[in-house]
Amino acid sequence: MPVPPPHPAQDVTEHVGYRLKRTSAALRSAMDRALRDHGLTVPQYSCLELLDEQPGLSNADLARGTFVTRQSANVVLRGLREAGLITRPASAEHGRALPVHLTPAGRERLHAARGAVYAIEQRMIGEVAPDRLTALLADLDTMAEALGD
Amino acid sequence: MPVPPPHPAQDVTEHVGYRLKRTSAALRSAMDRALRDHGLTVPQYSCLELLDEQPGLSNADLARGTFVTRQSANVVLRGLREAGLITRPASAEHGRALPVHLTPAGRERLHAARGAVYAIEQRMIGEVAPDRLTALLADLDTMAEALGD
DNA sequence: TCGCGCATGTCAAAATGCTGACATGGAAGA
DNA sequence: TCTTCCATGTCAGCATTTTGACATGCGCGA
Repeated sequence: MPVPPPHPAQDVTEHVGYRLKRTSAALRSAMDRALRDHGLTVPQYSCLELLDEQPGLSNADLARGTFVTRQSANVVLRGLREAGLITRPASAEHGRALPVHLTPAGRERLHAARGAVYAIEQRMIGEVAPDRLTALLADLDTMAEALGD
Repeated sequence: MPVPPPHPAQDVTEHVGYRLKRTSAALRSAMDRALRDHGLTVPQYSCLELLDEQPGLSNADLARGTFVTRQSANVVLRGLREAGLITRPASAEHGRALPVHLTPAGRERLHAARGAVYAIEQRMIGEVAPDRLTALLADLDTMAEALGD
């Protein structure tokens, strides 16, 4: 006996997973185009945004925050370092984690790019009924947690 | 004057883009683990699902349907071909597109893997209020279209 | 005190995906 | 008819990401 689909669906495009991937891909594509003008990639921008909010995050922290592996985050940080947008001590005082901080240039670059990214998000949610937005955020969160993160 | 954020948000994790990425990453990770037992990757499974529903799709069709480039889809098809899960003619009768079809082994593999994937989707949307599900699908669609696909 | 577990940073290799480019086949319009 | 434009399939090169592995530093419990 085959497993029934989770909800009545005519075809694959009716599934939540498909829509999720579609929307996610569209957002990623739009952000890629917009950030190219600022000399940033999406992972780079994500790291800058997290660091602006929580200075001193470690490489592993940023990896978790951007949903990639530590190794990938390490490559991103190397790029940001070479671009002079972040600083990272050569050795740690206490533990093993190396706290990352934005440089003035990094903060400036982030603030410049933020406008473009916010405009995209605005365009994305502009057509969604405002009273549904809170529910949408909550549902996305619920689904992520149900999958065990 | 800086561009205001699209909606009141304390931090980055309150943004729709962040939640979207988080949920998408969680789903991708769960599907990866589940499909590994069936010897399939997520892109491979996606192609099989599309082909089961619409036999004869071309490589370019599948690329659009799985939100990757034609080149990436081509690599996926090569893997499926070598695994004996699909067939593809060496030359086209009419146009230039080469119609792809599932082999019996491909259909069998898909049906076996489908149960695991549906279980994940069920787990994902299990905690979401049923009356919100339709709205959620619609909102995701609205956002994707607003970004111009 | 001494292991043991655990998190972190990093190296190497492989897989995956994308950009750029080119040739082919068809269709639409001059 | 012929020419131009577009979609497709494919090759090569590069960037990104992941898997696997290993060494280091800290804290907790025996």
